[in-house]
Amino acid sequence: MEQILPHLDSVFSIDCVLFGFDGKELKILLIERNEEPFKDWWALPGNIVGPDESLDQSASRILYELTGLRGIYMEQYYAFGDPNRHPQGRVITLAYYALIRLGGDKELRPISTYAKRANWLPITDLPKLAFDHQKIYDKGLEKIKRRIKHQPIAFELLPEKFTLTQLQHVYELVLGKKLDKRNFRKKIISFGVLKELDEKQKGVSYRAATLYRFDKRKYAKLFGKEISF
Amino acid sequence: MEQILPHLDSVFSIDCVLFGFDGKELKILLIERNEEPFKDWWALPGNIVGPDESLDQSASRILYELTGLRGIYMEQYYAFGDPNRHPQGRVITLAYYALIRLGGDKELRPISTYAKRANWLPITDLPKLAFDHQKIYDKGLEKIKRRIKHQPIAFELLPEKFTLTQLQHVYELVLGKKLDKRNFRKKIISFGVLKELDEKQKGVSYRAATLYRFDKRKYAKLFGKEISF
DNA sequence: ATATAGTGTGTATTTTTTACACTAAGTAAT
DNA sequence: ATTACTTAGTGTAAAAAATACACACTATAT
Repeated sequence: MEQILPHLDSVFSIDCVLFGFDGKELKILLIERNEEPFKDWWALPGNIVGPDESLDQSASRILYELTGLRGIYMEQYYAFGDPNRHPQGRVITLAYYALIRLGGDKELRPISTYAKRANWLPITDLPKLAFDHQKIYDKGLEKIKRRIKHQPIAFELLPEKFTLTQLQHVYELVLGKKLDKRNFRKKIISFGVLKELDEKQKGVSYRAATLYRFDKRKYAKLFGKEISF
Repeated sequence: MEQILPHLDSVFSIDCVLFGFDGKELKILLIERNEEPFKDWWALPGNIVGPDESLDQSASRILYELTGLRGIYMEQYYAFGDPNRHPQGRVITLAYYALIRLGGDKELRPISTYAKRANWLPITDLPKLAFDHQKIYDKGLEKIKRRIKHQPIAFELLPEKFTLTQLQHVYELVLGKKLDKRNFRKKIISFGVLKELDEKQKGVSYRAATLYRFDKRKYAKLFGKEISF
């Protein structure tokens, strides 16, 4: 950071914490910065809110520009505004999170040039992050931990067709603890949002599990209500 | 709004939704605006974030300036940033809520001049609000409804010593439904944060109820955990 | 055929939630 | 002092939900 940087008088930005699930691990999307400050550091994808955008629109645009993804369930969760959080001036940032499934057609597409590259990194082994992004990420994880207990957001992380074991796996990863298989199935089925398919898992070298998808209509109803894990 | 108003290029503000309980009703604090836009309308108390303040500091300062209150538990809950929410330009606002007890020494003190007056108004009979403040309030109420189910915030609304009936009353008002007296007491006592006092209610024209206060130490522990109503 | 790895299922126990009604205690009016 | 009034305070039974727990089944690979 030896060059002289322009001073930002007062800027409002959005940062995205994208949780992705590839069927095995929980990951988040990070970019490697190509510009000062924090050149070469890993950071959350984020950008400045445009003058004529709503916040949600802006978040969607930023997500799209950085990942090529559209139509993702995103939600704002916290504003970070420490006066010193950005070395170039006052930047208040609003954090959004999204939960998405990885793999298949949902691969990452090239992104804007201020990043050298973008990558999904497993949350169990994160590098040091730029700015206060570690704090933003921590709060985001905390948020989805709380949220997954009361609302059926786990489905967002799974492919359209999934097995009950995969679903349980997501819960275990997010909550950070083991769950009992029989009790988990009893409960999740009692919510009545799962539809059992006539189809089985393929390409596994053991007994194939039944595939399920969730009933969007019933899911939408459930969404307003409280559930509990 | 006939005069020409200055244009605000990009401003970041904080608005406060203060829920107050006077022992009977749930109220919120509103000010009557003395300036355009929305002159003479009721509005949430709010102001612009200073260049060197953190968000929480700023919220506390604004609350203090407008009410004389200090040391209140406040929490940010949502950012509102529709490009047209403010007629003078782009104003993104961060909403905070607070829960406070009314009466006693906690009376409202005179506030800054951009308001004609400030008043606690019962939430059952609110006037039309300036800007998008109705939306901000609605979201705030929704937030504390959710929150009161999982965290023991109801105590914030009560005086130091209170009766179980008063506590139940708060829950009923916030949740908007009747609760069973015996079941309520069983549950609230099971949390183990209440301390029964040797003292009785005074000045009532019927059998005086036992007063309780809550054990701050145990309360703090409980705060991290999940409870359920 | 056999070893392997994950699938899929039931029951008994404990805990939590719900529904429900009367007596006790203090005040006010006569 | 009796009575009327108003809220305080209490227990139990039934239903529902959460928990703990173990083994046979099935597809594949060798």
